[in-house]
Amino acid sequence: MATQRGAYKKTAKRREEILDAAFDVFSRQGYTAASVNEIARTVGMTQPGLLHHFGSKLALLEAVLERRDQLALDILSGRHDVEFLYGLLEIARRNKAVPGLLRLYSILAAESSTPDHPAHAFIARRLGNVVGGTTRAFEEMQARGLLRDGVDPRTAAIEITSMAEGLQLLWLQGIDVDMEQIIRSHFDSYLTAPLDASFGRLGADA
Amino acid sequence: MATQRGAYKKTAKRREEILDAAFDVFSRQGYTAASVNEIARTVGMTQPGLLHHFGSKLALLEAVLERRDQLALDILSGRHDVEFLYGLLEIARRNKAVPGLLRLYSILAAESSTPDHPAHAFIARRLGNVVGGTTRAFEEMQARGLLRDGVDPRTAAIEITSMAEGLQLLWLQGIDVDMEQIIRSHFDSYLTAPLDASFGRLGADA
DNA sequence: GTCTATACATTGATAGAC
DNA sequence: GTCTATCAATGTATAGAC
Repeated sequence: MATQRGAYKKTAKRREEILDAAFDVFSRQGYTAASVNEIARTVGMTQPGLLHHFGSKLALLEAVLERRDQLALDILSGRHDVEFLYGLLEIARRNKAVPGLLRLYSILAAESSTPDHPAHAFIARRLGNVVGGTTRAFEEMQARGLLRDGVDPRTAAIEITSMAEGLQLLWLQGIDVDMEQIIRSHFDSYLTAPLDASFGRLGADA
Repeated sequence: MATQRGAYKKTAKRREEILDAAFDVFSRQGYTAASVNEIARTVGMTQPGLLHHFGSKLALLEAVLERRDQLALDILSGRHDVEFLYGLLEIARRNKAVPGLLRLYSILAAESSTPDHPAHAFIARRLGNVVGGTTRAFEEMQARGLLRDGVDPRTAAIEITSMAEGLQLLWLQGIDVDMEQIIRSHFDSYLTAPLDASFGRLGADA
């Protein structure tokens, strides 16, 4: 039993190393162009040795995405209303420090837009969740009278989401943009009172 | 001479056929994942037969992009000020009828974000041109007092460009968005008078 | 101008030894 | 758990016949 736990520990650690390397390669090349072999070499393994842990290239990608999504899910889970928007801003702020993650999602989002791409379902669901969650947050705010007249929650959610996606793209292409600031100011354009005010208050609480 | 012209004509036609097929395949798979062989089969040729016309896969892509960009360039060339914005809207409207073109640029924009990608320079330049052109248009409008207070031309240009790119992405993922309408309403949020008014006037002139 | 043939690399995945 | 060996595909590009 002690031996088994030891083996488990080692395997788990190996998996983490592989996931790190896979993230690195996928984030630079996307899914299609990335090769399992290159990932394997990065961790000092052979390609069959690596696939032993994950079975297939697609399973490997899914494991990578799942682990990386966990942080964002943690930030957003249980949040509603204005706090959900804060969560989005926080994610945008953190993402700036992880360009690879942005690149991975951007490439995946584009290359998986044809329905036969292996990651299509995953990405479509994820994008739907973002738009859906943001829509719900805006609806909650509308119910509390925080939205300006004529602002449609779903339209606002789509606008914010696309702007965020597009800003990532521009930023990855080397264009200098302040993602968080732009999104924040756009939030304000939907609201009766600017986000900054309440944010400062909340920040003081924390 | 007559024979030469005939041969020329035939070759030119062949090139057009190839470009059509190449556009079709690239637009569904991006650059990396697309194969010259599949393009060749589409036009009923062999792969070496096709490469005879273009030399390399990259040259083929560049020829495709060049031809497809021509329409957009024609629409925008010589336009300034408000008319440049009309041009952008017109392009957005037309693009809706050519989903493949959107997909091609979206995939390319993402997969070419690493500097070593073959199409990186092309896409970066193109994106820079769009942002630059839009910035200039906003500056001209600002000089004529058409922009609301506090609207920065370059920021506005970046916002519009990213939203357009992001909307394309959402739309390709199957989310229902009215690209032209959303962009139009965002134009208005920068202006002292809504775009529709002048557009109706210009439309009546034409 | 298009073909066949081919060179040469690289891919994901599997079989089986250790 | 990791390796070597190998598979069958597929990739771009080139050489040379016709």
